[in-house]
Amino acid sequence: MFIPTLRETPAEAEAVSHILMLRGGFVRQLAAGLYIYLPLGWRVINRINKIIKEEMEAIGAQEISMPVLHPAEVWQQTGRWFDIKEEMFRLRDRCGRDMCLGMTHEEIITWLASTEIRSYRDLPQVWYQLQTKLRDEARPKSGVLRTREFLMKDSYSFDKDEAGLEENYQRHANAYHRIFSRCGLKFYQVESDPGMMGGAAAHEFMAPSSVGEDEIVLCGKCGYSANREIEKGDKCPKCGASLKAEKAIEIGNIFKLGTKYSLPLKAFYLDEKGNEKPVVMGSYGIGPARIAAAAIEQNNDKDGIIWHRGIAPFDVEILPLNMNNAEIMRIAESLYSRAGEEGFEVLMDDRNVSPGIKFKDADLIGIPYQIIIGEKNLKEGVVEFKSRKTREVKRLKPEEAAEKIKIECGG
RNA sequence: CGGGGCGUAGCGCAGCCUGGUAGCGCACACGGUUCGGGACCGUGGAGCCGGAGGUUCAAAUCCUCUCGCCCCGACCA
Repeated sequence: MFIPTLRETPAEAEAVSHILMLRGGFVRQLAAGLYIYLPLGWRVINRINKIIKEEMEAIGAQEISMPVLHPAEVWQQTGRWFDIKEEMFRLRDRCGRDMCLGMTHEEIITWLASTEIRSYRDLPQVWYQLQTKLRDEARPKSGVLRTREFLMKDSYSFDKDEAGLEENYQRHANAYHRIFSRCGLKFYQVESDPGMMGGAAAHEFMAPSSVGEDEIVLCGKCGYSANREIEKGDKCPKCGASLKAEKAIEIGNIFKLGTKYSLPLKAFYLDEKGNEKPVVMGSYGIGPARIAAAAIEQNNDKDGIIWHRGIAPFDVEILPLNMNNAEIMRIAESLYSRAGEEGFEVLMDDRNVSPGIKFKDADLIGIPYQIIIGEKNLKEGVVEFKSRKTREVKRLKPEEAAEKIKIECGG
């Protein structure tokens, strides 16, 4: 597998997650705010996406895919074509028609709803996609944390009334809790300003990290939390205790849009009495790359990344220390194929390099468990099963190590 | 978009102040010895010094412009 690790820190990186993603061979930068995902990095993103999809499907969301290239008319109808300035990439097609690259998809999905939803019987609906967004950021920064092109899971709910929206909003909030927990993140759900998205209410999901661009305030007494932007005081508005501030990365958000988009785009339905009413909408976003970066920010040590097993690029890494020793290779290959047959994703460091390099790289890329096979232990018939996180080492017979993979990585 | 910093071999850097035609470490290729925490010896390849213009007998080095990247701020639907 192509995993180009770097011994030294590239000069352009400052954030820990950025440094470790570059050094570990997860990503490479093409230009400011534009990143190439290498095999290891893409595996992490796909594992995150898989979790997101499972939890979205679990609340009844249906996956679709919308274009990245949009006609201007739809954006003109909601007014955002004019409200949004340089941040929108604009272009013309060969006929001179104004187009833009999608920064988000409210306009497009509402256009779809307007053409397809006729009756209260068609509601509710929840549609989602994992799609590229393009935003001409004034200042891309901190590796994949703030980029000009990025993947987003965006879902949209369509209901006949506020009560329906409230239900879908809460379902999304609950799904988001499960997603971020499964990704091993420490996070808070905070109240936020709906901003240009419009609508009545919004919450953000914030992963505490020193490189975060947002500041959240937390009440240690009653659990109240909010984005610093809207909470100006230093006393909790709910219980009066003092608030503490923390930097955080925004990893997800949920908005109650109401009829902000359905009205201008004429997404109407007929209710039970035959009255025409606007569909009531919500929109909900998650940035998989930000989850990956936040996970690294929250879980690393001096040697590298410590992936949570839910989003690690592999379940276990096998390190045969001497490629020229037939017995070592026989055991390594046997463990590799056995774990693979049992459905685990296994990385084997089959490079003919010194043990020190294998140890260093394994710690750097941070796969949760390492199986180390060396001559020293093999004389006693054992291999090492090592936890990247705790550094605990168990000396086990090869068969026991195979069982141990099932226990630690299974489920 | 304002302020600051940096562009020299794949990566990290020195050389620039005081002009004389480019160097170190790692990486890479080949040969050999190694094999439990980034091994060792030998040999070798690789850079028109981000780009353009100017000054000068001579520019990586001085001057002007320009492009790119990073950091702080503003912005962030």
